[in-house]
Amino acid sequence: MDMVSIVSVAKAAGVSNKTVSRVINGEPYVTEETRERVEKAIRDLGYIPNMAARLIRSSRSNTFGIITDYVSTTPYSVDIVRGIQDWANANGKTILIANTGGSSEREVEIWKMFQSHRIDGVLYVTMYRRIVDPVTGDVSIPTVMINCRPQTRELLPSIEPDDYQGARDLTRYLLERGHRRIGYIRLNPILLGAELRLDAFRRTTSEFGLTENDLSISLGMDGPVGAENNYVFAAATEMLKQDDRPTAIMSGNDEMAIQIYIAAMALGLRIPEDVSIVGFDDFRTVTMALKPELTTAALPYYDLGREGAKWLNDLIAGEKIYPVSRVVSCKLVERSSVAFNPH
Amino acid sequence: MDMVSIVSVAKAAGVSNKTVSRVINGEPYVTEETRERVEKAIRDLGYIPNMAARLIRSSRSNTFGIITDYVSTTPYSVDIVRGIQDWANANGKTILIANTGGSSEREVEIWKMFQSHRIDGVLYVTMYRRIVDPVTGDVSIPTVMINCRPQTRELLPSIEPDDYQGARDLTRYLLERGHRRIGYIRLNPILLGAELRLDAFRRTTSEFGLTENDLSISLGMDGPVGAENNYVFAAATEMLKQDDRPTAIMSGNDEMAIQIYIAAMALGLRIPEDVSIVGFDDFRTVTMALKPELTTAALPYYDLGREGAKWLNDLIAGEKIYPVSRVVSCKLVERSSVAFNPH
DNA sequence: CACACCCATGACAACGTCGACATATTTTTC
DNA sequence: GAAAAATATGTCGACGTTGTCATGGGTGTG
Repeated sequence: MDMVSIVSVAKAAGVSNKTVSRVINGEPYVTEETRERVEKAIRDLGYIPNMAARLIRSSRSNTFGIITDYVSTTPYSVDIVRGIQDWANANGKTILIANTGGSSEREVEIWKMFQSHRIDGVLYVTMYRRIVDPVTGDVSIPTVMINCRPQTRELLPSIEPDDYQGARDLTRYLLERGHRRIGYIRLNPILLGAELRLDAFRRTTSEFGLTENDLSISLGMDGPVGAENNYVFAAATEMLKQDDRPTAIMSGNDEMAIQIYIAAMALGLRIPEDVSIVGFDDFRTVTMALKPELTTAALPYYDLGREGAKWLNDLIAGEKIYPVSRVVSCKLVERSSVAFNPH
Repeated sequence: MDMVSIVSVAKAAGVSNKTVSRVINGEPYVTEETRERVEKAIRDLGYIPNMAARLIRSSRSNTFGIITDYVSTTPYSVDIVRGIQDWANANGKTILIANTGGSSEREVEIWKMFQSHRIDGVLYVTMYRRIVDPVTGDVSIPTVMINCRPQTRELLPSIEPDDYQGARDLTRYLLERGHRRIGYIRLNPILLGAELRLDAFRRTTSEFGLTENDLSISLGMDGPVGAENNYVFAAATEMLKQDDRPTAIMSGNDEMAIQIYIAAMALGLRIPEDVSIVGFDDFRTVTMALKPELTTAALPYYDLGREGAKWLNDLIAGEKIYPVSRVVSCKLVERSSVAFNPH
């Protein structure tokens, strides 16, 4: 049951344990011949290095901690974690994940737990884009914030999706296809992305010469996240019942687009011939399940994760991080829910 | 930068390091007075025990490893992870997660990594219910399989959802509400759940005296998971265009139900007045977004995770595990997508 | 051939913690 | 009031690894 250690390998290979250590870590000054003998012994005995012992000696755990509110227990931004893990795999880092579930006592505990494992750095990740101040329990460990940003600016490096650019591209996409009456069903205003997306929508339509009269904007949801009030179906229905109904509707996100589809169809409207619809997020369970498939702007979750991890690594290596807040662009994913509007 | 150790605490409190160790671990034989003095020193210095050192000494890592194909990087069965984490939190265990992404070389690496961290046990979790043989790289660590089962039966304890019972309950639910012509859109036959659900549907309808003529069964998807061919919309459309169309449709899962909704509405049918629809899984992003909200059978992911963790713990503690394969039932979640059928 | 130098290896201590054992102090028992 | 038992604290070494320094042999230099 007990594990073979470096000592047993050394004995088996007839060398000192330090030499075994050298082989394991690929250090120079080992003859090819001894190296082979040691490697054989390692294979024969099935030796696996003990990370704990290594850490205790060298005080470098090669471990990153991910602390999130709900990410890894919720279907939404999981791709952030995938991005981090892929980077970590490729670079020999171990990942420790913990979820606060929104509790700040829990958050303090987690920082303690992370410290007790002597992690090298923390990736602070939120489920949806927002402003938070990590409850570090007053520790200073290199930290990168992903999908969120600290209240007190300039404090911690952060990396976020570019909601504004995504919504702008989407709006342009509709405008370029001739739509001049456009509806917008707003995300829960609690969400940081909500304002940015709406803002981009307003400005871009106005740049194209549309006025408030050409726009039809309603609130889709509000209330606390996870227990929100849902007005989407009603809002979409009302919007589409107007005589001068919009020829295209932009949805705050993909999920809400489901209800817009249903509302449209219940009124006998065809998508995209009678109404074009675009979403936001590229939540694929939805975008691919809807028929016609939904054109949307993809939140760059995977990249956020990968870049965040890379960035954290630089930070740990002691590199100065200048641009304290970075933004990653959203890519427009063209599918088939938008038609040209012949006027 | 360097961490305070038990020695500095001992010095500060004017006791031996062993006494500090006793206080930390809540061992008896420490005066209330010394305990307080030590605790104060711990607080003042911000001392946090070093897990690595503890592990190296006591060779009990108190860590469970989760090895999954895609779970933590995919929106589907994340609740399994949540269940595990909640149990782990409550019981002072640390969790290490790694995803194979389907690669078996990677799987071998992960087992090695787990061993190098001297984890106490492994939870082997799959995204959808299936039969797999873990590629352990021929190690024997206590393992519990969640949402899957080994090919070579009786080898490892496993815990799975009861797809059969879930589908049976759902079918009964429809029958009890007077539906006598029922459609079924089949899951990808690759999935283990597909056969069980269909089987339950067939047997239960037959127990109620329906014949194959009353049933209308089509394939919704096939092909490799993640890149499947999708026939759902077409199948549903065709099914609902028949003169003696079914009054209720059972969907292989919730996601597919989106397309059934859209197909029904495109034909001008109202849900649930003209067609009732039920799903499977309770994938809430879908079930709650559809209007009317979808009645479905909830896959007990959270419980699977929690029970699996608890079970693994017993296993590690040396308890004999008798029932090698366990099953957890699916709960019917009644919402509003089913109406009574007046005949 | 004496010197410096590079290469290959080993001896040993140290990392932070806890278990085994030893010692000192107090309380109980008869 | 002495022996026995229970409580309180300390000393020391070990866990598995790697960093530091030492050693020994080989090679080249003048």
